[in-house]
Parts: sequence; C-alpha cells; structure tokens
Amino acid sequence: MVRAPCCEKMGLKKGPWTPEEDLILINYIQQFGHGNWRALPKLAGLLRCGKSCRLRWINYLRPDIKRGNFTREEEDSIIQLHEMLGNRWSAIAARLPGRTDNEIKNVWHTHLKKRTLKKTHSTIPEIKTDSIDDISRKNNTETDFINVEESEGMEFNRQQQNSPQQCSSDDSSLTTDDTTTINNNSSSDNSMKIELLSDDFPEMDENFWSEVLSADESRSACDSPVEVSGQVPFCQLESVQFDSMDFWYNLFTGAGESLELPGIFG
DNA sequence: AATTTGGTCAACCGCCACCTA
DNA sequence: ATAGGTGGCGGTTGACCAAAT
Repeated sequence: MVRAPCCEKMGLKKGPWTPEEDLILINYIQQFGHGNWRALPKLAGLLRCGKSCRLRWINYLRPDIKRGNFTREEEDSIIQLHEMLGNRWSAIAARLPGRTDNEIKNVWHTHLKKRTLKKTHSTIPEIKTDSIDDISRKNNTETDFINVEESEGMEFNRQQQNSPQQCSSDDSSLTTDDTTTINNNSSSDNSMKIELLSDDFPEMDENFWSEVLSADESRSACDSPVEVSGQVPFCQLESVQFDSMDFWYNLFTGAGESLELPGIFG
C-alpha cells in the first residue's frame, strides 16, 4: 500500500544533513545555481534526492534566511495573516522576509495556535480561518487586501517563469513589498541579519539569478561541473570561494576550521 | 538518578499544479 | 489532448533536548 520512498529505493541518504553535505550543496548552487533540482544532487555529488536538496536549501541554507527567534511583531503578523489566509504558509512566508513557510508552520503549531485559542476562548468565537481563503479560491479572487499581496507574488512567479532561469518559491517568497538587505557580516551569534528598510520590495541583488544563469548555461554544456569564471552569487569564485565556505562552515558549526571536501572543491 | 512528558524543529511524504513534448 | 517530468506546498513525523515528576 505505502509506496516506498524514492530516496531509499535509489539508495539515497535520508535524515539530517551533515555540514559536509551542506557545504557541497552551497558551493554547487553558488557556482551553478539550481536549474534542475532533480539533477542537482547527481551533478553536485550528493547522495540525496533533489527534493531533499531543494528543501535543505530553501529552509536552511539560503543566505537570506533570517535566524533566531520570532519577534513579537512577526508573531502578531503571522496570527493576523493566518486569520486572512488560513494555512497557506508559503503565502504567509511571502509577507515575512527571511522566514520560511516551514519555520512559520512550526511556530504556528508550537505556540501561536495556542495563543490564538486562548484569545478566542476569552473573547469571541473562533474565526473560521479558511473562510476567506475558500471563497477566494472558489471565485479565483482574493479580498481587496489579499489581492494586492497575492498578485505581487504571482506576478513575480510569472515573470520568473517567462525568464529562462527557473526560480524556486524562495525567490517568490521574497517578492513581498518589504525591502530586505542582507548583511553578511558575522555577528556574535553567527546569524545573518536582515533589515527591513521600507515597504518596497527587492531583496536579492538583481544580478543574482542572471549570474546564476550564466554559470548554469556554462555548465549545461557539460555533464559534470566545470570551473566557471566571472562573478557568481555571494562571492567571487576565484578569490573568496573558500573564505565563503569558511563562513558557511562557521555558521553551522561555530568552528573555525575548514573542511577537506571531495569532488568539485578541487 | 532515572524516567516521563512536552516543546521544538528539521526533514520527509504525498498530492497537486504547471510546463513541455 | 495528454502523459510524463518537475517544482511547490501543506501535513506529518521523529529525533533531540529540557523540564517535570
């Protein structure tokens, strides 16, 4: 009855990611982007399925992930958005720069749900959070308020789909109307800092994906990763690649040493 | 000190929508 | 029109840890 998981079937690894795997994935995406998640692990030399790689990247390794506890403001926003959107975690995440749908889902189930229940018990009957969502889905519309938010993300998705480089939802999740800047300076807790600057959007360097694309195109001519010259996301390959790897490694482990990695780290 | 309980969160699973040939 | 491939999403699980008993 239960279909055997593809990963096990293919002899692929499951479970928690090791720092070594993380570094391989980061380095690969930095160099070549992620044009095809399913092909990525093979090309990168990872014994993982593409889905697992995608999830790891989106939920944990992306450089624009905001780490640390949710602020009271963020929690309030989640509650408010959940009232409007229901369990549409990705839509909620799109309104909270640097936060992932998974993270928001976890926070909701661990404490925000309880908080809202307490509130509703002490005040009015619980709001049926699906109502707006259901109606809007049926009518293929949103309320005026939601319409603005959704259309932005959808428009961005369309733009991405029209462009040669296919982007994942993490990109669209950043397409909110909050501008973020990414501060890669190491802080005391090794976390990334993302500051909200205004209500306008753009987050990543516009060159980000075009650069990924050019690297990706360069790669596409070959079956295996090749050295790509020129600028790639986050770092210059030639000059600071391993500095960058150290950064990530330190971020994960707090250690100050580099790893010896096989394959593409030549 | 040992065991139980509860909270947290990374990761997996299965379904669905979209795209393309 | 449709079948196969792929990405994305939401629900769920399970490992880990700390607090409580």
